[in-house]
Amino acid sequence: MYEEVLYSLRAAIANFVVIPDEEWAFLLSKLDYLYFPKGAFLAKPGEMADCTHTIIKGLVRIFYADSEGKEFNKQFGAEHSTVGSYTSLVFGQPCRYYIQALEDTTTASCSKELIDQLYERHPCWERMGRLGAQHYLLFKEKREEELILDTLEERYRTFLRENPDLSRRLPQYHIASYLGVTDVALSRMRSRLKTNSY
Amino acid sequence: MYEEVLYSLRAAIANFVVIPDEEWAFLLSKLDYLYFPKGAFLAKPGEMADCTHTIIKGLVRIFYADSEGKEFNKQFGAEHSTVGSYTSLVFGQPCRYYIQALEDTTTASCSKELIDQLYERHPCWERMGRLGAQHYLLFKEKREEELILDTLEERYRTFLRENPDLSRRLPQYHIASYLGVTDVALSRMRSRLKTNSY
DNA sequence: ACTCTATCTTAACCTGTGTTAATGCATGGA
DNA sequence: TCCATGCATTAACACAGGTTAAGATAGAGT
Repeated sequence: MYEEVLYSLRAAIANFVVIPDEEWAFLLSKLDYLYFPKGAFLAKPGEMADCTHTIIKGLVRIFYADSEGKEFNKQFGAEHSTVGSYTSLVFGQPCRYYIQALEDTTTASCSKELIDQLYERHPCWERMGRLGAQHYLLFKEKREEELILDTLEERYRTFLRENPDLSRRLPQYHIASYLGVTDVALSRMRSRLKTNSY
Repeated sequence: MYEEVLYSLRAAIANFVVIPDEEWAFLLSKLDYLYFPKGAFLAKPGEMADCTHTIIKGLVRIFYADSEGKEFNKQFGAEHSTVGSYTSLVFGQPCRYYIQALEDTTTASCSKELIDQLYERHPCWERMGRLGAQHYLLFKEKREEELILDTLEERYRTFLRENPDLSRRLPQYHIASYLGVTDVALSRMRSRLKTNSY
């Protein structure tokens, strides 16, 4: 199963960067395969979270918690996604959010030491790092734009359209939190949708 | 004046990446120096915005506009800042926001062609691109966290503390828009501050 | 079949913000 | 000096969303 997911990842990456076979083999030989049961945390605020987790199987959420313990989902990650803390990875500072498994989750994880080693080994990794960061930036810009410009209804429709799989696997209150509202508000909006469409 | 700002930029960059003298000289020889009078646009939605602008002197804002024309500031850029559209630069897609000069502004601008040329010339540019994108990501994560977790009052205090210079150069309604509220709401909060502190 | 738990819905009330508009107050130009 | 302009403040009203709490529903486990 590991090979399957990692193989298709490499194919996706190949559209942007050429990774020589021996570099890929080196990476594969150094990855750690980790298992997190449902509910377990991959990272918590204050901890050092200096590795990336590429999800082989499972589902995680990344969320902030305010001083009263209220939680705000900022991102989900399912199969083929890579999650981690840039704060820890780039600056060596503690993570600022929680990463939690919502299903039993298996990851291929890559330590900061390994990442730095890759950067020195071959320029293809540097390029992959740049493109990865730039793509993530585009994702963040899109999300920021949606949160600012779109109504709750539009954001909800967009989420359903662009994440049909997540829509099925996530409870509604996690989606609500991701859209920036409470479960109650999302439920209200949904019932408005129904009555208006008749 | 150009040399001054660019020289101190190079010094700042040197903390992260070593740029050989001849590479730096090449870059300098290729930069375009542009002038935008107050109110002019460096980019608009729908246009291709495939160059970065490093601000030598002046002040710009980046903002979204919704379907009714309401505007939402998402970022400011003053001297030493670099602004641009990742959508255009990385994906060759049209820009999704406005970039507007709030003061008469001079920039050192770098075309997408030049950037791609740099990436092929020397690995130091690839690394600079990676670190630039990663640092910008950290900035975005911090802003996202503040918008989600902090009250308007906290966000306002943080902005004043971390941007004393901008606080003086910007009218209040531009700051309000950056903080995610209208000028009226910011003014209300400020008057609450005064009465509560006595 | 029954209970426990998680999820979703609905209602009532409250609060902060958007909206609109009027006012005050500088500053700069004619 | 006077007027126009830009900016900040304040008030009145409407409304979306937060909060709390009470049901409804469906599954899972016993």
